[in-house]
Amino acid sequence: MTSNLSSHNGAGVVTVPVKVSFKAQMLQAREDAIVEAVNRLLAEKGFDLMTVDQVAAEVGIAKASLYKHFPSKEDLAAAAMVRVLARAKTMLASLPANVPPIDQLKAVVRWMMRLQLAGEMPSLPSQNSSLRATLMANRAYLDGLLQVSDHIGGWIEAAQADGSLNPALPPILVLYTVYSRACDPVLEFMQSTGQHSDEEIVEFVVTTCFDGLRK
Amino acid sequence: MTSNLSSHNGAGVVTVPVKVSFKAQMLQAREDAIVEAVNRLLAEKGFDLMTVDQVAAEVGIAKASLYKHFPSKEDLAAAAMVRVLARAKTMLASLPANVPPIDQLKAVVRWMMRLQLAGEMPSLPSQNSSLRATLMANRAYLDGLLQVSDHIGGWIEAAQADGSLNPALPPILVLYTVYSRACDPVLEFMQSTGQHSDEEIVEFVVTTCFDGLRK
DNA sequence: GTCTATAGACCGATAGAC
DNA sequence: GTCTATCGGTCTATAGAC
Repeated sequence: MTSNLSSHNGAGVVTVPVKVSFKAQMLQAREDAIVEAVNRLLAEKGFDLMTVDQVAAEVGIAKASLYKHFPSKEDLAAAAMVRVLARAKTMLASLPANVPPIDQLKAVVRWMMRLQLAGEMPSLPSQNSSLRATLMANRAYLDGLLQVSDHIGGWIEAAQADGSLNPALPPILVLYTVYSRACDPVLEFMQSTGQHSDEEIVEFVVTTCFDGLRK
Repeated sequence: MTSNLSSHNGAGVVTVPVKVSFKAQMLQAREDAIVEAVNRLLAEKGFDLMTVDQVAAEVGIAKASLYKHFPSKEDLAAAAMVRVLARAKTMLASLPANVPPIDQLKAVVRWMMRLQLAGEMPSLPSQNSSLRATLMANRAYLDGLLQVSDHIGGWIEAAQADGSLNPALPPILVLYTVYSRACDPVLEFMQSTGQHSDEEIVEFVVTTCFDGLRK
């Protein structure tokens, strides 16, 4: 899968740094596999119903090896959240800049909902205190969340300034309303009826979110 | 609280059925206390974090006594859901009939959100399969849910017919969107900022729900 | 031969069930 | 009040790389 820089290398003196790099690559690759598995399981079952044994089984490694990478179940979840925040940042940066802020916001909401419908959006309980403590102590998580929120917050203020978003609503309410589309149970319910495609559901909810239920 | 038919009854022959009735009343009263405690704990911690020991402690009875009333933790949760559905039915019936359907719907949404803000709305995970199985096997729950949904569904169709609700939206989507206000994390987030009163938050979310984020 | 990582048994705590 | 199952977390013996 990855090129082995140390294979067939006759010079002993240079094998030492190369070996370390190869090992580090392996570790990194496995860590990625772990976080991806955690992400998937968190989306499928949620934090409470996900067990670390399942994570180990999904990755195909021993549970003890998991604890070489992450000190606790909470840190596993935090890593998954950091991962989605990183994906969000990439997505935000890739959006074309020359469109109205309201359309940027819609694009963000669509992206979140597609992630949820694809079963790639981790779901964490807002009540678990040990999990909250771990998240709040995680610099990468807080940084990522702040950056994403700032980015979206800028569009919210711009959209309120140009009149395309209701200026009477507190920006923080708009931000939370956007975020909550990532865990909207309506998506799952509509999907379970089997009456509409994922893209239809996304457009329905974008409509209810931005234009409301009213005509 | 309830009239005790057996008190000061000198005739021994008739005390037997009366005594049974008294016992039944006591059982019923305790069952009500249990379900109310479960309701409160479900709202506070959610199903997974609520333990049966906490319920027993809250009611002030032994855990074994709980299992005389309800065969499992899932059935406790089901009883709490039946209770809120009954309260919902009462609320629906008490609404004045001579107002536009759109305002009936708004009243329903306001009632749900006030219940959540008051910490009286049980929160169940949509992933727990054993819980789902118990709910789907519970006739009282299914009946209650169907009746409430029918009642609200009638208003949705009426509101779409009179043009106050977007007729392009599937009624089931509107129903789910209304229901999801009962577990909207935006309420809790806005409450935690401490910037707005509960009633302000309710009106904000009613606005975003029916009129959307747009101006 | 040494060192590391792994697999899988194991432990303590907790919760549901009766 | 006890029994059992499960889960988060740890420990140890071993396999394999160098």
